[in-house]
Amino acid sequence: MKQERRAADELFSKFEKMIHSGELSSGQALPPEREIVETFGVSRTVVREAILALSNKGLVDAKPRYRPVVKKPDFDTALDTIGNVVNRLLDDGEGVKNLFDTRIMIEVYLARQASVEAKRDDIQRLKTALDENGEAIDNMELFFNTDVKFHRVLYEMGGNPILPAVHRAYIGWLQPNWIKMPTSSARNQLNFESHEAIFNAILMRDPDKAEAATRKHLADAWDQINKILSEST
Amino acid sequence: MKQERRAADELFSKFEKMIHSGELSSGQALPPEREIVETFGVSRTVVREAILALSNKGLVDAKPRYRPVVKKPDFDTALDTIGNVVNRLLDDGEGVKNLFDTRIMIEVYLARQASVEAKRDDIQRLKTALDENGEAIDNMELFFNTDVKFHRVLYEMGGNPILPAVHRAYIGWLQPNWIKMPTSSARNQLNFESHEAIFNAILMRDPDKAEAATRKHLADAWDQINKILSEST
DNA sequence: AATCTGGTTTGGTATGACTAAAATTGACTG
DNA sequence: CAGTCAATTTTAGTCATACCAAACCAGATT
Repeated sequence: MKQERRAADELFSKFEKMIHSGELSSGQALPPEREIVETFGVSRTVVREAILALSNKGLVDAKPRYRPVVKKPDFDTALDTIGNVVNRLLDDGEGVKNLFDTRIMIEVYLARQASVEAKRDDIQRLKTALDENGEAIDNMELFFNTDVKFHRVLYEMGGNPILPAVHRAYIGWLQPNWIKMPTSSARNQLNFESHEAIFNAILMRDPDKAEAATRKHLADAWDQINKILSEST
Repeated sequence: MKQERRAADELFSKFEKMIHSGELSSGQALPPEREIVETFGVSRTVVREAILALSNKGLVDAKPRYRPVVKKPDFDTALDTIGNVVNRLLDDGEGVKNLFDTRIMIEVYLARQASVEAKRDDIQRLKTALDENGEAIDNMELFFNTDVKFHRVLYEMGGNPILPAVHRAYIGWLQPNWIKMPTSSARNQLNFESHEAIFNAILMRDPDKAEAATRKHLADAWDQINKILSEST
């Protein structure tokens, strides 16, 4: 269990601490590699590997040929950094289902919450999103976008910045399956009606009905995805 | 927006694809660095940076001096890789609160679900965890562990492997705040009673009561954490 | 003041070398 | 013949050096 650390890991930790403590603050650029070499008495190889690690872990933003800049942390970059692993987990259908189930979990919760404590202008924004969705039924691309938008409003209503970030992550991760789904005005119509049902339940302040409508909508979506998945087997 | 890629990124992508497609399967070791140098016609520097990236992103397991091994993906490693960013987000109290709120969200959902569809042996396991918790009231360390255990059973009841992983991540991330909390038998007693209330609501198949009990329990915990946070300001 | 321009700095890559640890081989032993 | 151990070979970690092209900067030009 010894696992002695590499010099690059050591240096990585030092920078991590400096960032954590604010000695290096967001937006600030790291010193040039050659300067770091002198400061810490290691080779440039080690410096580069440490910086690369900082970049991979999402602590700095390292565009090629530019000095790495300390990144302001946010949940989007956090979720970005796990993209690769998540994508592997989505290689098999089980992983997709598990992820989709967490989405159901969140949206059910959000729908219930909205039913209980949505403010007037929350409902207004949801209504706007719903209307735009309804007007886009015959335009496949626009319908998809307004569909996403409708859900996003729900994620935003919680007032927790983590949730919209999670929503964006879901979209990105599940997109590859989604785009293979056949689309049609008839399908869009059904989806729109599902959205409408969710909205109405929230408007009527009926959490149980909001939950049921959300579950139905997402179960429906899952059926579609699942059909794709089983075909590709 | 051009952002031409570095050779190391290029190579990283190639390996990612190979892993993704199964050409390199879990548990398999990568070829020696020098061999990769020949295969792809790049310098060892590039090879090392690419491998390091694979390691940082959680796709391979690279212990020092051992050949990197393709890692079987799981949600724990996914959540591990974002640890650094999340820790930065937890630097300020707002981040802690946002994260804690998602925990409330999940546990409320789980408590409701359990009330509706917990199987007999689910309830049995929860009961066992509750009893163990009750017996540990006067043992601070054991109480903490059985407390965590009680919650974990809830996370496991969903049957979704993502949830226990999320639970472990929560514990790891929030631990630093938690351990600063004063503990006492009296506090433990209160927490135990909260657990009992949650359990009883689930037993009585009353989702609303289960939700209320869970919210109360976690709001209580938040008060404790918050006290710590405001002190350290 | 804004722009252009040429020298300087710096990141990306390649190469070669050295060390210590890991993997492998093969002789040796029971 | 199986198992052990020591010698040999590979290999990862690190360092030093060199070169190029892009970014940066400061002084000259308009």
